[in-house]
Amino acid sequence: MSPHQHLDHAPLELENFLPYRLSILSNTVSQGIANDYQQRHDLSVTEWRVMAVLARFEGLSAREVAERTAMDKVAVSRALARLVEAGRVSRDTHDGDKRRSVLGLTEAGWKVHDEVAPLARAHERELLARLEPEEQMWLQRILDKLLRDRGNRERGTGNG
Amino acid sequence: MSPHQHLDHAPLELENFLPYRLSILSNTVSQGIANDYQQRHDLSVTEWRVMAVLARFEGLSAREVAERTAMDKVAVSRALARLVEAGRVSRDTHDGDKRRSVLGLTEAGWKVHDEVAPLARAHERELLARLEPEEQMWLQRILDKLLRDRGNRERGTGNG
DNA sequence: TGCAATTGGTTTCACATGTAACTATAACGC
DNA sequence: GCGTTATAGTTACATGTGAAACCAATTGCA
Repeated sequence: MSPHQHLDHAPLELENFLPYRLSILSNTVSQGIANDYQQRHDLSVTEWRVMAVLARFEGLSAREVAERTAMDKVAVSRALARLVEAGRVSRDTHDGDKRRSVLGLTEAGWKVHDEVAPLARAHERELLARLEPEEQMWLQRILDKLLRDRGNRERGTGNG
Repeated sequence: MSPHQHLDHAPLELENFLPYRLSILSNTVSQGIANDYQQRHDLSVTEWRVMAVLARFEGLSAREVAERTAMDKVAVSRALARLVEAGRVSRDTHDGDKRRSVLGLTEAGWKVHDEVAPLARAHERELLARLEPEEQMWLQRILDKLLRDRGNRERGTGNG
């Protein structure tokens, strides 16, 4: 209540707190993409990430997908269940290791991919367009740095 | 499977896709803080945000807290329920408008705040310490720009 | 071989979260 | 005043999610 408290307790200014700002920005951006495109394809963000990885690396196992998407294996398992059910991803059993699955996009999967990917890219472009070229460069550099080793050690989940 | 597909379909490189990178970074950072400190206080991120705001602005209503934390009113309502239950936040009824609540930190609330706030700040410092002063400056500037109007229009939730 | 430890993947449980519906109070129009 | 509309906040429902337990196949190793 009294201003003297404020000095003593040194409250955090949320709007200037970097983790908070990153969270807001990330959620805003992800929401924007999810709303516009993935919802109309009945495609969650986790599912989209799985598809994006399988578009580049055919024949991965679920674990490898998990590594490349930075999601945990449970999330991947669930995403795959839906994607296979929807006929967007094919799942075979690895020759010589019956535990492993061998994953890939189906025709239908590629079709969805080819619609969503450009839209995702467009969103990214719009975001970057709000920055000067100089700022874009710095942002890349800064993210590279901050993601360098962290990105491996810990897990990033949820939205994006 | 065939490389020609890759050219045709132009798959997204997730690890270079800005929204994805932001999501990973945000989640990594938030997780770091949540793990280290807020868990041991039995304090969720949403609860912490509410407390941080109430530390700066005594006597807010729940709606005002929601505005300042960029959370929706349901999330705030739930966070407040737990905080009041835990004796960390006091809730009175506004004189002259019985709908409004008048919120503030209790003694116990301040105690938690005064332990968590410095640790949150320490995390932020550690993060920034990985950047050159020049990069820190650009990051601030870039976030300012990207958060400028978006921050109001859309809602950012969850983690931070 | 044969059994313990590991690994790929799924299921279960508890809990967080968003949307929509709902209650209660207040403001507005007449 | 009185009905309509708006606002503060909570509850209900459906869904997403992580941690841990779990099953099945494989590897390591005696």
